[in-house]
Amino acid sequence: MQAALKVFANHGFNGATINLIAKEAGIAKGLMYTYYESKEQLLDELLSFGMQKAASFLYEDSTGKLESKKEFAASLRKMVQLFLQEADFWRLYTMLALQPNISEKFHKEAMAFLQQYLEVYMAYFKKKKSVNPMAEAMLFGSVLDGLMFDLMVAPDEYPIEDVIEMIIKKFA
Amino acid sequence: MQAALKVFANHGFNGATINLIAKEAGIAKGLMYTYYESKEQLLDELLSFGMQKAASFLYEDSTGKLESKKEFAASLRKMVQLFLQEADFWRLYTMLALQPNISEKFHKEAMAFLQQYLEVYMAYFKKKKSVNPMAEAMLFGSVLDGLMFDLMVAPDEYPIEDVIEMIIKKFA
Amino acid sequence: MQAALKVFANHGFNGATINLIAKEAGIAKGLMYTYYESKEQLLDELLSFGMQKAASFLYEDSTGKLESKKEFAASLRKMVQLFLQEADFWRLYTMLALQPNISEKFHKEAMAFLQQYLEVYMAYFKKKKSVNPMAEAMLFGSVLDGLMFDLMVAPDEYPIEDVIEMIIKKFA
Amino acid sequence: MQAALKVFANHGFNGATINLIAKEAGIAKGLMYTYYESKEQLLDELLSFGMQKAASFLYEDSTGKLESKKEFAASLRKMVQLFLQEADFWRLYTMLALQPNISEKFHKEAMAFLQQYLEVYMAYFKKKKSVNPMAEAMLFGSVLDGLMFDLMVAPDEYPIEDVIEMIIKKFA
DNA sequence: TATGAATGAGAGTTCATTCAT
DNA sequence: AATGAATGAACTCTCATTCAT
Repeated sequence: MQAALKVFANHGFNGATINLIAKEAGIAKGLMYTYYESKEQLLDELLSFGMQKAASFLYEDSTGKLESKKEFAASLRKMVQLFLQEADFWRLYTMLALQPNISEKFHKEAMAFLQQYLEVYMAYFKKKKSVNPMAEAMLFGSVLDGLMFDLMVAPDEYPIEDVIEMIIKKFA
Repeated sequence: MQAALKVFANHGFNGATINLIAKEAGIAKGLMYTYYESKEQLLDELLSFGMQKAASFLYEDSTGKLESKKEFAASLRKMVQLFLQEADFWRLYTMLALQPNISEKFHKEAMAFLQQYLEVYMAYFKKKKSVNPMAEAMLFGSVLDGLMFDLMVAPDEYPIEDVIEMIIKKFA
Repeated sequence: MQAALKVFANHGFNGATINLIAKEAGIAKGLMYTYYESKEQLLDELLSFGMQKAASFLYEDSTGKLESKKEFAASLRKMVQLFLQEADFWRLYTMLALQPNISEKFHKEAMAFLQQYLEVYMAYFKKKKSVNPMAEAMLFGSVLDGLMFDLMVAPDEYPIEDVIEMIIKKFA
Repeated sequence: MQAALKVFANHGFNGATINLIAKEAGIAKGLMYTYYESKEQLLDELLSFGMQKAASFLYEDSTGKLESKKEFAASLRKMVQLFLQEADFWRLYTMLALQPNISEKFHKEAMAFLQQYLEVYMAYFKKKKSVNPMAEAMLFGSVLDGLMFDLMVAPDEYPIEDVIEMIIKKFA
């Protein structure tokens, strides 16, 4: 599954071949079909598993509520950590989100996941007396998406620490 | 080329077939090869053309300098307009940016384009006496990327006007 | 289609490969899919076409009724001629009839075809005051099936003319 | 071997998989290769065994000679009983007989078996002063083949008792 | 300029066969 | 004796590319 994730993330669903994945995993291609019914099902399981992992990582030490500036900052850092740790997964996730013709089932799963976070942040901005908590939450969501995107594309050159500080200054 | 853009954006490079593109364009498969050497070259020309178009659109009524809050806001709106008008192009662009194995040549072209904008914004933030103009410009770049991404994935539900106001409030 | 018939008849549905058929037809395997959607559909069309051909051959100079010994004999000879002329088709037909898991759709088509003939012969035996026209017709049907089978398996050694005379003697 | 027979008869040689046979037999795939060298050899042994069984069944209470109408009738009934009892075997046998490319070795075995019976019947018809004992024996052989075939394809609807009577009336 | 029939490499998938356990 | 994970050749089917028309 590590192998599949890497290959899918680097080549896209159609560009990734079972042969490539099997080679990356160090097994024969026929064996792939002992574990996964098809290429499509492999993708589905990959996504479900990654989503699960992400969710459990985020919930690890948070109660689902943001009460203070400090918690906001911690949450943000956690998010960034998630992107960096599971870079391949998020790269794949992003690519798929942009292709309407792949894995519709997954789309809903992902949207639900994101919606949930949006609400946590909206609550935070409401508490902070934001002029427009909804818009601020959406913007913050976009910031996260953009951050994720940039970290995926050019992780080495991005001054992530400075940018995090800047985000905290502007949003927390 | 319109046809190719649409098909590439909806299916990805590997998922798009010459047949599909030709049908979308209303011509025969074989004729494609009169105009473009190969599928890969078609993609390259598509990207160059789109980049060109984007650049000329942005320069249309700007001098490459942002002197006031008003100009900053105008520039932002122009950017959003660009994303919405050429949604397919940016969707394709985003997908490709995430796949290191496709169109390396294009990567550099795109990076140069973005770098240029980064500098314009950095100059603006410097003038505004930002604590960290570089970080603020990077963050703003991420905001644009995130905005683009969100507009690509769910254009109908995004409260773009409110979010633009919020960005102006926070950055301009 | 000639090629497909030959290869299917000699190797069975599963044993026949698209490659073999294409080679027999003198074309590239990819081209097979320009004319037929799939191997299964190729088989279906083959069967429908063969059935059609057989039906039209038999109706050619008969009114669907057997009125005399002479007509009975003529009908029998015609049947045998059909088996010999379209040996590959009937060999394939026979093999498929024995495999419940292949081409269910075709089974019904074939059964209807045979039922029709059975009735013509039953009418003949009734007119001849057979003790049990139904049984005699069924037996005659089995004779035809057995004849077909033997002609398929060992056409060269079978004394078909003498056997036809014998059948006429016993049944007409 | 019962399992293999069932699966081969229902799917054909190429359509039958070792996995299916093993599952039907309730053992693991690998164990098949402890008992049989290969799929092909399994088929060969199956056929030899079935042939043996058939031969011993037919010889059971006959001396290899037909002396009277009664014995002829008994022999015929015995034959039909054989077809019905070992339906899967004869279905497989028939399918293979029609495919020149499978199990050549078996072809000869089968032909010898049939030839032997042909001679017994030819002797009977000679004794009965048939005009053409050879042709009558061949025809009778075809009747048996046709009977077998029809019993394989549609065993439930065939009025086998009436047809047997009719055969006795016409041939014995 | 324009077509689409034709090609064949390569994709996903299956399965006879092997072998460590 | 018994298992089923593992292999890879061979299968069906797709598609970028070519070319006669």
